Amino acid sequence: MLKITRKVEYALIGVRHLEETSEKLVSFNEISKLYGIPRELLAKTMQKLASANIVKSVKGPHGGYKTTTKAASTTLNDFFEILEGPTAIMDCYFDSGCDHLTSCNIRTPINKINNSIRNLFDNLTLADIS
Amino acid sequence: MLKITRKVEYALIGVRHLEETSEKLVSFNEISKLYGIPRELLAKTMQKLASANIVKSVKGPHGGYKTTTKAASTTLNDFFEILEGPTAIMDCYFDSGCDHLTSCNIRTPINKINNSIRNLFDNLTLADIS
DNA sequence: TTTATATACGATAATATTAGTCGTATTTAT
DNA sequence: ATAAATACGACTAATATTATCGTATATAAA
Repeated sequence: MLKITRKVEYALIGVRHLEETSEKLVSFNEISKLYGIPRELLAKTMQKLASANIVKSVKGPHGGYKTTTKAASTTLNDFFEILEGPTAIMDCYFDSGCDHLTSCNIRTPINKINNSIRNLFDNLTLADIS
Repeated sequence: MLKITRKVEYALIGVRHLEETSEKLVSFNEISKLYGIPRELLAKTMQKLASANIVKSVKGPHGGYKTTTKAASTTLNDFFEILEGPTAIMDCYFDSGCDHLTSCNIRTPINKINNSIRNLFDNLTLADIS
């Protein structure tokens, strides 16, 4: 439990690599070879980061990705949510379908844990963890 | 990602119920009916909590569980680890088998995130979230 | 204007993890 | 003795994650 997913792992690897090669465009193919991670999966994470404007993508030969100025100041909370959707330690906040809500005695604890984690990730940027 | 498991959820429900009925012994059968959760699974979580001395178990008729004095001051980190084993956002710290370690460029970020979460859960007790 | 290289994206298959069930043993109050 | 409770390991089912595949689109360069 409380594990990050491969998507997030690969996205971190990608962004950090791009930060190190700042100006140049690097293809996901190159990054996937370099770190031994699956091409397609890395591609998808980069695409999500691109549509959130954390990296910029350029198509065609000599194309690839590079980080935007937004990247470093992105919070972990945003980063995670771009890749995985809303962060919460339990699903009952979003889809639910929980029919025990009336007798639920752990709402307060779950809320407090959730808020603590959200607060933590709202106050950490990609730059902070580099 | 970053979800707590049912084991933890059921354990929280159980402990909180026991805190509310402090002196009395309550069977897992009763708790499972009350909150509509699976008997056997709740039983297992209570057994783990019992062996960690967070609840006390009494066998035989009119037996059941009640919380110990240790319960309220238990940290979330300990609580989680009792139920699920070591907490870490990635497995590479424990079993690993990761053969990319030499080229790994996310050790620092992963460490920092890990430490932040650990620090958070080390400083929150069951009492704090009640 | 064709070709090669790169991103974009949805669908599906494989794998791993989590959740739940079952059977049996043990303890103990009545 | 018996019934009510915990203890615990093995097994199955359900779900979520991870990976792959196929196809479309854009673009630089020959």
